[in-house]
Amino acid sequence: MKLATWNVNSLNVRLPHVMKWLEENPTDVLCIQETKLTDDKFPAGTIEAAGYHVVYTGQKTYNGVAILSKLPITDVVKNNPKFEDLQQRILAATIDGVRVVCAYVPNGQAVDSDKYEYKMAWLSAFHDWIKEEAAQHPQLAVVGDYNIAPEDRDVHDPAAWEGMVHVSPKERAALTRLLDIGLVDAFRLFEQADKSYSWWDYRGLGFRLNKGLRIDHILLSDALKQRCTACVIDRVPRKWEQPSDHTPVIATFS
DNA sequence: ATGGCGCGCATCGCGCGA
Repeated sequence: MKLATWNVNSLNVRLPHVMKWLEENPTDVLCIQETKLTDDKFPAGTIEAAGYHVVYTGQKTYNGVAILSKLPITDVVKNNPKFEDLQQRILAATIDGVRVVCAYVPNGQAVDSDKYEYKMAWLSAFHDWIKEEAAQHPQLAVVGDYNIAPEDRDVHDPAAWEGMVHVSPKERAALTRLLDIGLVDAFRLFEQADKSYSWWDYRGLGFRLNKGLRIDHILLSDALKQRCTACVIDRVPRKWEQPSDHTPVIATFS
């Protein structure tokens, strides 16, 4: 079983990229963030025609998440029951006995902004809810765009980023607290190349100069960790024409 | 200190992302 997460930065623009990537990379479950589509405009037909079940929740212009799956999707939950939020950032579903949470964590904009306060409150409520999900579902994968680089080695220029949003101590502490529930960062279960990132700025030749951040993560419960045989970042779609600024992260399970 | 790039929405600049 292969499980992937990808922030597509508008599914309207990136649907061809997603379909091409799925053709070239057989994937059982794909979690998508930043669809930027209301549900009436979601391209469910195209996705279903490719052999996927799909669930989604979106809004105009911002946010929006979806889960694509070759196997049936059950017990779907939209948003965090513990956090009233008009922003569509969370989908949870059960697929083949695995509880999958697809999350688009708020960006936070700047540490002194209201959006950062919202990010921290969102993460606190997310922790409380995931703690319950973990208790109910031993096989749990919490994946998505976390907008947090866990460590300095996940940042192309830690000195320049010090204290900034995505790396601030409070954000990293919130991620650690989530891991303390009993989750692990699948990417770090395996040997990885230095300077591995999942996002690169569109500006200033960010990708070509590998000026990136690793902010998209696959977090696994212990039971799923035992089944995880690989976790990689696929940089290829970031090289395509008109790419998303994020690229997929993929975990393989026995 | 500012803007770089891309997207959506709305027009011919702006908010937002990271």
